[in-house]
Amino acid sequence: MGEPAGLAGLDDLDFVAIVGPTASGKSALAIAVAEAVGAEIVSCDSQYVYRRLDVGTAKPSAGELSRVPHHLVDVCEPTQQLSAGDYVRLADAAIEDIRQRGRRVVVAGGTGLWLRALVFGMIDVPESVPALRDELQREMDAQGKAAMFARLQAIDAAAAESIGPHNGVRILRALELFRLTGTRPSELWARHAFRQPRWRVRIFGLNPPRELLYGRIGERTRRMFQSGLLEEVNALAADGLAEAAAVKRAIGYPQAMAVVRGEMSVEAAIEETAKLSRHYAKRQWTWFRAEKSVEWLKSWDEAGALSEVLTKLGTS
RNA sequence: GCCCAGGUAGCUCAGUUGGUAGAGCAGGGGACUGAAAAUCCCCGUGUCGAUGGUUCGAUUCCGUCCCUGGGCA
Repeated sequence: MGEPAGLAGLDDLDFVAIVGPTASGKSALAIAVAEAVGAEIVSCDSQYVYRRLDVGTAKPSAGELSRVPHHLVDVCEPTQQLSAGDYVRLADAAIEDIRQRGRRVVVAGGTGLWLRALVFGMIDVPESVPALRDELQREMDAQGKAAMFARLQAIDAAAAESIGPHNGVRILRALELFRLTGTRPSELWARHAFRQPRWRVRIFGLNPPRELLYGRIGERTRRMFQSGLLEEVNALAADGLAEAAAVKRAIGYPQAMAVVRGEMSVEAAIEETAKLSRHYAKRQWTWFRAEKSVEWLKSWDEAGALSEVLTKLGTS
């Protein structure tokens, strides 16, 4: 009972989560924590789930993966799509399985929506129907974004207001949601509002100084291009996966692909990729900053952060 | 040494027929409910190289100087 009220110790938790921007060292910290408390790791990273996307996603190495069992890494093909809902179902199952075997759970990753969905659940709506989604997509292609936005405004002005007229992805989803449920999306969101936690958790945030992180992103990007990314991308292209959704979406892959095709210099690709990673890190900061339950760590080196986490959990 | 062309935001540059200036990129802030490494929104004052002069007023015109490219010797 040395912990302040509301801050549960390890034994009162379902899992501990470690979050942070890309290249902050959260994967390594998660492994260290897991080893220290006898835990297995459930990844919360929307790119680690894809097989064959290894070096460009900075996936933990085979050596690291063998030190501590990892779940939700390499669970689907780059051609497949894993939704936030799919993630929650898979992660739930993994967490239950691990706990049933008497081991602890560390959730680690930088995909903010997935973590939030895991902790609080998603709104309870029917699965997305691919045929409906395709139909809406075709309508948008034919009639334009503005027409779809006008349609959304007509059924749900509040949703339209918050999404904006240019955000095609979210306009389509909102339209789809309404078709599926007959309820205004903004109402569904307001009702749920990520209010009820489904698991007892504590979330620790790793937060290196920006300059340091940007430096690390630069070095890491260079290393990727120098050792393996281009070969990885070549192999993907050879198997007809150059256009796979996951490949086109993952930072660095389109750039590496352009190098392999002779359309971009390696230097330009490195620069472009590092820049996109910086932008991404910034978005992650924004997300996790807004997540009020994150307990930010003061240290950002692995040893310091590890002991800080263990102290907070009352295990040292 | 001489002749060109430049010196304007962190970078690349535009511009002001004289009324103290604006784009792209970089950077910063934000949103996010089954595509999330996705998708989208907002944010631009800087001795306009220095210094004299002309002028009510100069970053803009003129002189001198400094710096950077390129050319000629």
